[in-house]
Amino acid sequence: MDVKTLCLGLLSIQDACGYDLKKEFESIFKHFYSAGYGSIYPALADLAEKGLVSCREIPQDGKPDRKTYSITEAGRDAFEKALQNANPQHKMRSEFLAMLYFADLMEPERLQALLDNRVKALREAVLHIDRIEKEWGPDTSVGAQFVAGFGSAIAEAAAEYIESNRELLFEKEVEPTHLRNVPEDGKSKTVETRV
Amino acid sequence: MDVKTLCLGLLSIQDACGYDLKKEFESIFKHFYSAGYGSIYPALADLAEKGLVSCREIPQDGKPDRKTYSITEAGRDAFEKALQNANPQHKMRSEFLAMLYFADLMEPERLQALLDNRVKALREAVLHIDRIEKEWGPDTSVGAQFVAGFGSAIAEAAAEYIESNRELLFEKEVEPTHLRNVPEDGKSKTVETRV
DNA sequence: TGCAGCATGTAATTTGTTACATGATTAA
DNA sequence: TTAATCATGTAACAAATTACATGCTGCA
Repeated sequence: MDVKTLCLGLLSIQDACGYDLKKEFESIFKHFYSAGYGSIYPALADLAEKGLVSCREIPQDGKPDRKTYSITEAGRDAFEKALQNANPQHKMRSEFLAMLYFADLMEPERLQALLDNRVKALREAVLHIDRIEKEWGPDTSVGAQFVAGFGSAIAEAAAEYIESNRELLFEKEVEPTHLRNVPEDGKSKTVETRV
Repeated sequence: MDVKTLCLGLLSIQDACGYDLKKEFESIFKHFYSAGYGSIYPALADLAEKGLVSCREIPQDGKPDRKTYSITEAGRDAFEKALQNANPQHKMRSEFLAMLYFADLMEPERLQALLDNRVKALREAVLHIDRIEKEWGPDTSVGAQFVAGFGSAIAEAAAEYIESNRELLFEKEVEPTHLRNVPEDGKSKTVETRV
């Protein structure tokens, strides 16, 4: 499912121009898929060329003509076919985790900043999704609701994991957690990596 | 942080050939970053050309010469610089969630299969990470432990979210859960997927 | 005065994926 | 005998990112 197919899907809900689609991509989609003008506009041109969408140009003053795209019957068929894929990908490419893998090569302050920034970004993601959900009317599709909840739950879980386990990254190497005795001073830091 | 930089990072821990690095990428890395031979070999050639790694060719019988790469001082400097980035990306590109957004256009059986497959994949990811962790010695870096825990926690959270909320996807649209009263006749049949 | 929003796009570049191409050894 | 493991790579292709290019309106 590439940007082109996703544009087709969004057009199956509502007519839109490239600019509108970009805004859609900035809404809930941005939490699991991204697309910029550089891929949206060529995608629309391509869809139109293939007859999967039609285009009406509406003249405007001071702005370029607004090109409103509508999905065609052929387009709906093509999109339905795209939805048949039973094993769609779910890929993560995290430079953040890649860097953390090398945490022992980083200065503690930098590491702290890295973790702080990520937690902040994750909390903002949760808030962003909350705001989006509040704007949604009662007619919002169950699919949209489900993915919003998913994004929120995962971002929350990620933030919590980081906050609960970040101290592990600042420990002196060598001994694994399960062999270490709790120090008598009562400072419990049983940093459990996982359940 | 591209494949090239990541190869450099792995070489900062241990000398390796392209084949070895691929195996590293199949280990814990695969849960947040992917790379195939098609990107690893060109990356190594490029790093060598730039003097960030050196290469010893060890003749073998029946196999191509094994090229063992070692990081150079310049390479270590370059990698440390790469680790200074305070806001590394953390991107998800999920065709799975993209499809689910359009759940109301899918046949229930297909939707079920989709969800089943994803949950299965997530549970397998958790098991895979467990196995990796068990193979790790006590000298394993805290960074590695942290990212393994992260991957596991997120996969677990995702699987749980799906299992707890999948029924939402099979409800008849229109009214949001918290406002809906149980209809007297028990029959709600407004299927009307927009066409 | 300057910036955000509206609205279009192209072109170069980067990056990664997939398929191709080779070939010996070893365990099931 | 078939598949997996070891071990190297290239070339064509796909896809998306980034920078570029334009220009009006309305608000602070």
